[in-house]
Amino acid sequence: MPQQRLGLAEDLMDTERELPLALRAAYLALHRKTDARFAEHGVTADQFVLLASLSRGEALTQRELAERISSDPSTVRAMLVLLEVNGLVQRGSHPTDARAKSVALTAAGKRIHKKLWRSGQPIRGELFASISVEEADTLVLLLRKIESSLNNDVVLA
Amino acid sequence: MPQQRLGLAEDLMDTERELPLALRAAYLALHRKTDARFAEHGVTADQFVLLASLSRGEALTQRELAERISSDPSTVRAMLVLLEVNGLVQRGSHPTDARAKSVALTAAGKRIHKKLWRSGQPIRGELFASISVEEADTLVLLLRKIESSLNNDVVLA
DNA sequence: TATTGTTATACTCTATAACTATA
DNA sequence: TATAGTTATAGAGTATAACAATA
Repeated sequence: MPQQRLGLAEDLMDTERELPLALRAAYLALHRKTDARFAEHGVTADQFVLLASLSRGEALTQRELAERISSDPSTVRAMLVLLEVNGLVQRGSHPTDARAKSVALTAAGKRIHKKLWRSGQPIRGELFASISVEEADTLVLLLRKIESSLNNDVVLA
Repeated sequence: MPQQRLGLAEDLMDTERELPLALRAAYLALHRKTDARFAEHGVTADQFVLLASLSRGEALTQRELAERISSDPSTVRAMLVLLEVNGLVQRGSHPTDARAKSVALTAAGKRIHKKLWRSGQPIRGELFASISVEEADTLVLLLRKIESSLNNDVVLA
């Protein structure tokens, strides 16, 4: 349960209305700009997040991927099938669990991930243009806090 | 162009990677939780944002709505058609501009907006549970900053 | 000429439920 | 029993381009 925050009721009411909208507006601005930018490469912003999750080189299962990109297994499968058709991803059998699939980037997938990372640089430039390094760190911290409490990764009493 | 931020290159690299992902994770957590919560009322989270934009009572054009919810006219039209079929929204002719349409909530639309606002209270409770009032205000401020610079509402030189 | 909105169209993401096979 | 993944299915949001009507 949140604190009562007595004495700032009006401010709270405003923030209570505005935080969800501000979060949405900021995310959508980033998402659409990224989608538009990556369109010429035939990759969506969401697909890029998947590629980025695999870019460290370790193979992951579809379930692990679903968790990392905040999605669910059937959505991830649909996305992976598209990426596989485009030759960016490979789904092999898992070494120790015959139920699972082991997903990894192909050589083409690695190449395009690097290309997309570079292609997205101007967008990240804009993203960070109006805030300081300290503010950026603060922002990441606060975003993680609200994500955790929304996902009931409860830390509090 | 962003500042160089010399001397903190590694920290910057981390934040540069993590801010987009943290923004995405926080937004999606909120979005999905809201969608799930509103499903029993037959309204999506995005539709709720539309309803909320109209909840002050003033009629808006579809173009104005598109801007407010960070979308585009054809998407807004599709959403409004759905809401109109469900009797939550009315699209009339505009008083002074015959090209435009004047969109407003119906009585049922106003009722369901109120109900949904109440229904979303526990989610907002979670959203604010782990951050202070000051942090919430900071968060809104920073989110608006990055949204502005992404949308080229440029304030800087 | 520019703007508001419509239409047609196509695609991605999303999500549930029933299912198979493995653990 | 529980888990990993598949399949079928359905719907929502997204976006572009061509178009009509009006400003």
